[in-house]
Amino acid sequence: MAAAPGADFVSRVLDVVADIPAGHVMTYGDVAAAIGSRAARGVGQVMAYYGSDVPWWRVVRASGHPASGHETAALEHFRAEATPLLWSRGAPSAHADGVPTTFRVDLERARWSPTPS
DNA sequence: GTCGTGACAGTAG
DNA sequence: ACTACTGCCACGA
Repeated sequence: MAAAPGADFVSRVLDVVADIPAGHVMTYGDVAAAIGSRAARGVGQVMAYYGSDVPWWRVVRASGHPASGHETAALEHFRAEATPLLWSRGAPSAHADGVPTTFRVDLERARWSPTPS
């Protein structure tokens, strides 16, 4: 079960994020909705404090962009996990001219939903 | 019980 | 593609 009654908002968020398999991602709003809340920002707060113990890079914004300030870190993980990415330049190899942070996760393919068990 | 803050979401220009 | 504004919810002081 992904949401034990009595568990704090934090515990539920961590549980849902920990259930995201490699190569897939969830938006903050989706994680909040998965626990029965709309606290997309609340999820971000939890990640900032407790995200150290969960695959935070698998949690992205509604637009497909990773957490602010952690784009490069998330990119390293996405490449390692074979996560489908979309680039505004078409070639992810191009990085020597300015490190294109204009990439986004292909939510159409990578979006994941927690199984109700 | 009120205020400020934040790894957000959605719309508008 | 970008910034700006508003709305939402949860938490700490």
